[in-house]
Amino acid sequence: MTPVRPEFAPDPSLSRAEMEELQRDLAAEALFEDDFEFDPASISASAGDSTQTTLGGSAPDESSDGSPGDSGETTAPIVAGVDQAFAADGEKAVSAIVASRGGEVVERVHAVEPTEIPYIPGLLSFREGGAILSAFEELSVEPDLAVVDGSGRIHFRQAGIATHVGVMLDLPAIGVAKNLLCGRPAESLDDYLREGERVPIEADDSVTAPEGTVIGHAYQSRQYDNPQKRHVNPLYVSPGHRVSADTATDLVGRLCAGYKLPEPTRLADQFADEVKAEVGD
DNA sequence: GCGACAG
DNA sequence: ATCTTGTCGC
Repeated sequence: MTPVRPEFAPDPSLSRAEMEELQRDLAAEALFEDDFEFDPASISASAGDSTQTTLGGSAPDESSDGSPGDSGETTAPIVAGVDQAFAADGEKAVSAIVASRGGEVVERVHAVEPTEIPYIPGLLSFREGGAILSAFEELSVEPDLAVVDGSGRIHFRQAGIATHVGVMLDLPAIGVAKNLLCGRPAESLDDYLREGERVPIEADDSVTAPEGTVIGHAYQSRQYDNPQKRHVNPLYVSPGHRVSADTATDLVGRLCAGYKLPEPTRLADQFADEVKAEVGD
């Protein structure tokens, strides 16, 4: 697919001030509310899975006629997992996208581009965004949702890489990061979170959003039985575009299948490594 | 100057 | 992100 908002292209030759201005303008176009057609309940990590982690011990609700697999499997949404990798001492940026529907891979595409600028916290889009957009150009199917590695709204100017990609393509997007860029957890994350738990990440004075605005969540996608001895760090999920913070985390929860990272991300991770190996590690 | 920082 | 063997635990 091609960007519908090319004016926001992450040009790495811009000055730092221009990059930040572009991010503020782009964030103004981002929608941090649900605005998509598919039913969130039709999102699953694998075919025929009802393997949802504890969300509060809700009662089983089968609002269907009982016919096998009627939870919208005929038109299950296509989710695009996006991940980056670098090769040749960081000289080349590899972007890999794996599109899947109900856990079934339907297409894999990639792009390799020379690295223009170094990694700068807050300006990741200008280092990896170009390669991601190039990879999306190669994608023939129309994804319903993109799961991008990195932050979305959890960003100084609410314009993380997931937001950048989502707005440019006008595609619902979610950012999934392994580390927190900014913002303040509503409660200490030092206390072990149990699988399925989420803690709001609020805007502090480093974020261009009203103080206290929930810009994402720390989400415990996986946890060991005895956290006292061994524990897993949570994921940091945030809206990229056309998704609310709550729904973004709900969707990521539905896309996880026993591992810390959601399946779309794992698939893209794996593919990125394959491409990197072929290109020249 | 101090602190803090996705991939 | 990347460099890397063994190793602890379920």
